[in-house]
Amino acid sequence: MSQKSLISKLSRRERQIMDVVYKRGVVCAADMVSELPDKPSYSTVRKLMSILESKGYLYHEREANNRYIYHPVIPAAEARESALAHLLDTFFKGSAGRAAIALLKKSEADISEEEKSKIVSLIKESERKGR
Amino acid sequence: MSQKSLISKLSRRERQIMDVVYKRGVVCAADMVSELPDKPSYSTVRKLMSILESKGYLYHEREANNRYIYHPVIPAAEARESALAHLLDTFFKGSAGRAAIALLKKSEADISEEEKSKIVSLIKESERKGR
DNA sequence: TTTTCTATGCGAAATTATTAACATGCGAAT
DNA sequence: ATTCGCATGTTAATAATTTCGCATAGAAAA
Repeated sequence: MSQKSLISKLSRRERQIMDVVYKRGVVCAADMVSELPDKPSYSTVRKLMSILESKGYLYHEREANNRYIYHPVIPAAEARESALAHLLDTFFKGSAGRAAIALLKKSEADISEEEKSKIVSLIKESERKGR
Repeated sequence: MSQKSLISKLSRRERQIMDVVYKRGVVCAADMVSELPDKPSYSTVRKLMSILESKGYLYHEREANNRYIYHPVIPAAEARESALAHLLDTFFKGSAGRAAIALLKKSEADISEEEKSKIVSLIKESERKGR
């Protein structure tokens, strides 16, 4: 529920910023600048991040050099779940199975052996439970 | 690339609308109203959809009753791919495997037998190619 | 201590998004 | 033909976002 509202409540720039935050885990304003489309100024980015902080989506700590380092308030795992749920709902009729198939079909999928066996064992496990 | 720019260029309301369009495939303004958070007025929704049309994201046809019925310009399959790619990039270090595993682990996954065997066969297929 | 360098905080302008009232047009029913 | 109902187009005000310059503060170097 949190990401449903997150995704739908954020403005364009705010969303771009949160995406980078989740991609990198943690980030300072200076690093954010170059990650954003149309590269806004450092000042602009700081302002946006402080707005996100005041809205409760980010918090910061001070680094040794006095710089602010920002973290997401909603943990990555939770945001990821919600983003997945939203994607399923929008593009896969809510079906995890359809989505998984689409992923595996991607030509660039490049899934490791380890991942493959994990996937197979998850399937087997669910078959056991399912019957 | 199209969705990367789509996702990152759209405003909040525009994105909400495009999500609904992709979820439903096709939609008229009247139906859109009730799908949006905070239920804007019919007039507002029509305006927004006409903006999306002028920006090249939607086009419309006339229904028998003279109503406009809107379609996405970027086909669902393409938008889906891009949305997936963006999600992988943001939350799964670009790895389709990690994402697939996360999907299968979802407790509400509820994957059909047919899907399961499809998944397994896709895995097997990739093993064949991979070696 | 004074300067300098690098950080953040603040304020306000410029742009963009959002909203909805009102106008208009078209077809069907009277 | 006129009216009514329902559709879209237009316009303009309001609200929110986005932008960045300038002020300020603190730590380190001189």
